[in-house]
Order: sequence, then C-alpha cells, then structure tokens
Amino acid sequence: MEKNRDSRRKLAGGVELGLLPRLVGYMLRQSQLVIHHEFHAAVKQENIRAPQFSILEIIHRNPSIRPSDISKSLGISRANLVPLLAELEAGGTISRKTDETDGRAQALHLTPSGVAKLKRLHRIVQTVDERFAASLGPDGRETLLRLLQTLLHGATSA
Amino acid sequence: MEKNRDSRRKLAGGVELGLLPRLVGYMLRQSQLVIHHEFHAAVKQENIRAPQFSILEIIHRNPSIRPSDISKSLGISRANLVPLLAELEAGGTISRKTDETDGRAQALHLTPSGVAKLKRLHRIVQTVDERFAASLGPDGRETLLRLLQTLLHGATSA
DNA sequence: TATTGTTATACTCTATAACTATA
DNA sequence: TATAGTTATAGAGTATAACAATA
Repeated sequence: MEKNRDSRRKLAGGVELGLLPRLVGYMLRQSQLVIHHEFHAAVKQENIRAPQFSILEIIHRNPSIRPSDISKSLGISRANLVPLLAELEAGGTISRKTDETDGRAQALHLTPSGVAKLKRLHRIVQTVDERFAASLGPDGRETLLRLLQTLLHGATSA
Repeated sequence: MEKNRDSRRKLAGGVELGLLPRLVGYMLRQSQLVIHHEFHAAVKQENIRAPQFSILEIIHRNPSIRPSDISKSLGISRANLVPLLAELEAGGTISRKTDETDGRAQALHLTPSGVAKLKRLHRIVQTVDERFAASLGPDGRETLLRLLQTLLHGATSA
C-alpha cells in the first residue's frame, strides 16, 4: 500500500497524472481505448465495428431474437439500434421478418453470409484479445474478467 | 426447462451473450460504461465531465503545462483539446498565457476558483470510485488497477 | 522544415422525445 | 394503456486535414 503513495506515476513526457491512475474509472477508460483501437483496426477489413459485432454475436446465439431484447442485453437504446440493424441488413449479414405471434416485433437471424462473416470475426477478435491477455499472464486474464464481472453486477443492483 | 444457468452465460432476460463475456475488450467497455454513467451523474452538479476533470487534474499537478503535453498524456488530440480548454477558461477554472520562452506555446494554470472546484471534485470522484471498489473486496481494487496498468503499458514485472 | 495552437469537418456513439402500429 | 420499432434531434467524443504564427 505504501508504493501507491510515493510512486510518481509519470508518462513518457514526464507529466504527473496525480489521482488519475488510482481511479478505476480512468484506468478502465484508458485500457478500453487501447483495446478498442486495436479491435477497430483489426476488424476494419471486415467493414464492421464493435457494436455491430456484438449484435451479430447475440443474434447468432439467440436466433429469432427481437431488437428490443438486444437493446436490453447490450445497453443500446432501441432508437440507436435502428440504424445499426439497418446497416447490417443492408450489408446482407442479417435478415428481419415480422414475428408470427406479435405483429409489432421482428425476428432477427443471421444470413449464411452473416454466419461466415461472424466466423471470420471470431478468429480476428480472439487474436486481438489473446494478445492483450498474454501480457496479463495465465491467471491475469481470468482474474481481470472476474473482477470486471463483479463490477458490472455489483453496480446494477444499486 | 430451467437448465443450469451457470454453464450458460445468460443475462437477466435470458439472452445468451456467447463469446462476449469472455472478451476483455467487451467487459472493459461494459464496465467503463457503468462507471462513467455514475461519474457523469455525480459531477453534473459541478458542471463538468470526465475529460475536463482529467485536464484539471493534470494542470493542477503540472503547473504551466502546455496543451500539447496534455494531449500526449491523455490521448486527446490537440484539435479536440481546443474546445475543452476554451470551455474551462470560459468557466473561470483555468488561465492561459503565452509561454515566455516559446511564443507558440501556452502555459496553463488553475485559477483559485479552479483549485477549489478540483478539490470538491476530488471528494465526489473518490466517493464514486470507492463505491465500486467496495464491491470488489479488499484486494480487488488494487488487483484490478494493477492488471489494467499492465494492460496499458505492456508487460511489466508483476 | 517542424511544432503549437487553431479551424473546419465528418463520423460514431449516446441520450431523449415523440410518433405508428400493434397488443 | 402499454409495448415494439421508428424518426428526429441534440450532444459529446473521436479522427483528419489544413492553416497561421513561431521556432
């Protein structure tokens, strides 16, 4: 605990960051930015971005899922989901049809092209994620995921 | 029908998230969103947001720092820093003057009002951060911060 | 020539409110 | 009335390119 006090966390430029490196929020933000940057560059060849990838993954694992349920699962508002789904449909990766039992809802599915694309994305994404996980050591990744999950679940019940 | 929930990673709505909860990038993003939401609500009364707070903290710890060095430290481009600094200056929390030795550069300082505001922000921010840290257990916070720092600066000795 | 601060611009994600059509 | 999908809009973060003043 003593090391926290006297360690002057400076960046390459010799700038003192003060309280920031001690804040979970700041460190989460910086880490997320770095990984997102790598992710974005890696999947650019597939012409997709992070939110769209998570949507594809959800649809793949939950065939006939409705946009409303995707919204709740990923924390993307229904309104903001609309252009994302439209983009995926226009790209031929997902299909929409009206739910048989509820005329208001839509049933979403991956197209064969979408399944193939998701499979390619899995390889790319796991490669990126493994590269970061490797720097954390074997239990580091599991420990980090466990802590983040705790953070997520503990916060939502407030 | 009610299968073991633990083997399958489902959210409250019964949606299968598949690979996502195993991805460091996804979990970082979700966690960061939750904390940022809390942070945003907590500091709204001070009429400030996360990037502006980190800028105030940097200036406070590095009097006479130049915008260019803030840019490098926080990963905010010089161009995007301009409106943020203008907003802080307009709010009376920072002051700018031309660097004495370099006519191109500016020397940034907190105003007395800015120092007082930062002090109030410290209390608010730490309260929010402590609330999340508490859910992680005694060593959880330190472990998390260490892992994130490792992620940021590549592999250093644990 | 290179750097600092700046302007302008575009894109993405996020956050609300209100509308339609269905239930 | 309540919900699902949609439209519209505004805000904020991010990313480039280009410019004037200065080094």
